[in-house]
Amino acid sequence: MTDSMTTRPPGRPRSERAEKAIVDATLELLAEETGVAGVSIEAVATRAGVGKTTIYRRWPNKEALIVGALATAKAPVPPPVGASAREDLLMVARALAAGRRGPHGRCFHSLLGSAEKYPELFARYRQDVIEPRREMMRAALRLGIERGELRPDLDLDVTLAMLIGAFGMPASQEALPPDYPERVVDALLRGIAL
Amino acid sequence: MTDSMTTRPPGRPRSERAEKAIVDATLELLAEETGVAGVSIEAVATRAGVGKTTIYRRWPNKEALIVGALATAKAPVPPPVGASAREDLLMVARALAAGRRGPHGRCFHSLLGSAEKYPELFARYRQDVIEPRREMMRAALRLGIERGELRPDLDLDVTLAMLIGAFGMPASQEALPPDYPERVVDALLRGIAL
Amino acid sequence: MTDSMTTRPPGRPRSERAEKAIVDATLELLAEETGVAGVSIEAVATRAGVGKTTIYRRWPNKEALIVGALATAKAPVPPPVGASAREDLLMVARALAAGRRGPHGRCFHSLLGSAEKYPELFARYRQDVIEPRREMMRAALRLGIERGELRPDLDLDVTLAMLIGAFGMPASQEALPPDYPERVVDALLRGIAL
Amino acid sequence: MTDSMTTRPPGRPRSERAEKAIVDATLELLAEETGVAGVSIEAVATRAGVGKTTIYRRWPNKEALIVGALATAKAPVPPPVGASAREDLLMVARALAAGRRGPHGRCFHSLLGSAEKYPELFARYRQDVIEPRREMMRAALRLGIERGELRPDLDLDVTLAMLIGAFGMPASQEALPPDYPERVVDALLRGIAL
DNA sequence: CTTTAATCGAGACGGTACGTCTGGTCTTTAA
DNA sequence: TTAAAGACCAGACGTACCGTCTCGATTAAAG
Repeated sequence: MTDSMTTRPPGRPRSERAEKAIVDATLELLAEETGVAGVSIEAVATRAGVGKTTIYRRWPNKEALIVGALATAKAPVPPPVGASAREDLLMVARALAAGRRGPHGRCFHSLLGSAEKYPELFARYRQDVIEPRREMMRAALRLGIERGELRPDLDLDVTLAMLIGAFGMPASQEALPPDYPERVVDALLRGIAL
Repeated sequence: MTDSMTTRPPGRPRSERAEKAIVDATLELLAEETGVAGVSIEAVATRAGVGKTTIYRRWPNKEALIVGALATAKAPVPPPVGASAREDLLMVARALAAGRRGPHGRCFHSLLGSAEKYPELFARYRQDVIEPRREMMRAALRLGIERGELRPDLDLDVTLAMLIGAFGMPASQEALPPDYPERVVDALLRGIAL
Repeated sequence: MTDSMTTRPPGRPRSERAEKAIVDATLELLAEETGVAGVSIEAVATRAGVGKTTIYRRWPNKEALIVGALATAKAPVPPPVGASAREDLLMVARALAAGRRGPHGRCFHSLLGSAEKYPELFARYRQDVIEPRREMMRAALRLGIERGELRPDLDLDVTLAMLIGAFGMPASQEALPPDYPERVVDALLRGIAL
Repeated sequence: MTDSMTTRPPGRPRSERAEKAIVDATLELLAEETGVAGVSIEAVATRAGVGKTTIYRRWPNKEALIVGALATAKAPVPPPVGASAREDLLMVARALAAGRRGPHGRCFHSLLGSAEKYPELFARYRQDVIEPRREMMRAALRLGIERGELRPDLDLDVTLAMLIGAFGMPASQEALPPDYPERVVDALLRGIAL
């Protein structure tokens, strides 16, 4: 019953508008520029229409800002509910193909490049953003096994790695052909041995 | 007159020691630091024990230096000569697993992160370093088809992407289990459908 | 009808405690820190235990605050009651020499420097602080004329300017020799022409 | 051996062009803007087309830059060659009255205000700019004594202080009446005692 | 006793400028 | 001609204050 938990601190409360604008600007720059090094506090402040002080009041330095912004950006992951394992996997594959161009895709490579210098930054990104997506895909594979559509002795981690990797690696630049997701899912399902 | 081709240019000859030190320092920094942006001419000069001028006399700018350094580092690609398609693919897979930790593995992610800002740098890296390796793997797959060990309707590009991607994506940091290459090759060969 | 001039405006009246604390803190900082530059509104607010708003409600900016604080501190001006004109002028000269080191003397030049930016502030400082002192000195001169000790055709303004200026200009830093006031008064009285 | 003193230090020499551009930009801003407060290092750098580093390499801070720029601008001091002591003093007085409005006059009080914070800077300004002028005036007084026009027991320093101070103090703002120089010189010559 | 209105403290806001640092390029002298 | 040193322009860094703007809490007078 004590109101201690709802007690406001004195002074003007921090602006949520400003906070959101800062986070958004950070993510945009992270996606547009060359990795973490390409994000400058001054650019963030300008784009967010915010004073530098307002950023430094919340995060002590650039690294902390980026970590915070990425943690905020974790989108909710939709569950797999297709009619068949192939359907589910195709949905996943199409999402991966689409994501290559979105802000996350851009951020991802930037962060990969910066991972060595800012390890905890990347670790946190993986935990908050990557893992939930992987878990969703894992769920799709498990569902396929339960339905009797996929091998019960399936190597989940490896399958996941191949599925995701097929979209991350091949070039990182040029557009994928529209049937690429199908081709990946089919190759994955059938195998390549005669 | 016969020595016209061996005529030394006037003045002090360029130091080969300096050149090698510069290239080595560049590759080290590329592996250690945050992508291309983390490699600064000043850092290279300091680490190589060389004046900045000495670098700029040889390469016109940072980008050219990095391209040149990487081109120097491209190792010769061994041909596939295993007893079977599985053997060949395993060799490839093991090479990929091993390469993850080497300087190339480190450089690769750095370059991926910087690809957007320095497109021709990445294009050249792909042409000089990546493509030869991919071509070698493609050859292994073609050999398997000829031998009747792999499906003739194999989707080469997708298979390659899955194979390579399986080693590039999963984590980018932690060590892979020692049997990971086998697991990847087996999953690839068998497929996952029941 | 009679209370119309004493009618209080609605709302909470301004705190005299706060006003005094602000003025005191300002004068303390002026004395402790590096002149006007060392006085910041934020420091004043902190030391006075007062919100910045409470300061800005009373003075429009930093210079106004300092001027106001100094105006508050204006000491009462003693009347000239010496036995002779020379005595009176000497007293004045000694007061000027002594004042060079006090808080007013320390701030005077800074205020002069700010005068360009905030003319009416300086005007007010002159009216409230400088002019009364000048008037006192003028009175001393007039008394001397009445007594027949000084020329009746004396140029009051110029004499005043020379007397005061002799203490303001010469160096602004180093201590004056102890007999300086006498020398000034004597030179002023005698003139320099042979 | 003669060139031992002219041995250049290694490295690129400092650009005289840059130095001049900086000083010019500073003086321009001083004249255009609101005194010293209107001069910012960043504005100077922009107007001079120069990096901030190039400024800070030469002057440690803003005040030093302004002092230095003014010192550069010191006009040559004309010698006293009037027909009489009164003529010489009048010339000096008129120069003082005129100088009140020039860039030096406008900055002088601001610099006095900064003197507390950067004593050696002001010392240098005094040495380079003020002292030569004082010396010139002293010479005029000595010449008057030699000619038998001024008292031989004249108190030079005090006379100088009164003369100069009469123009610095009285108001710092409003224009002086045109006959002010005459009045000052006459009061100085005659003295005020009956 | 309640309303109303201006005050209080605290502190966040968008800015400007500071003085420092690092980066890629240019310009010297000495070897 | 080369190596080394160091200056050049540019611009981000993190800090300090500026003068303004909310807040919730307070203090009187008026209803």
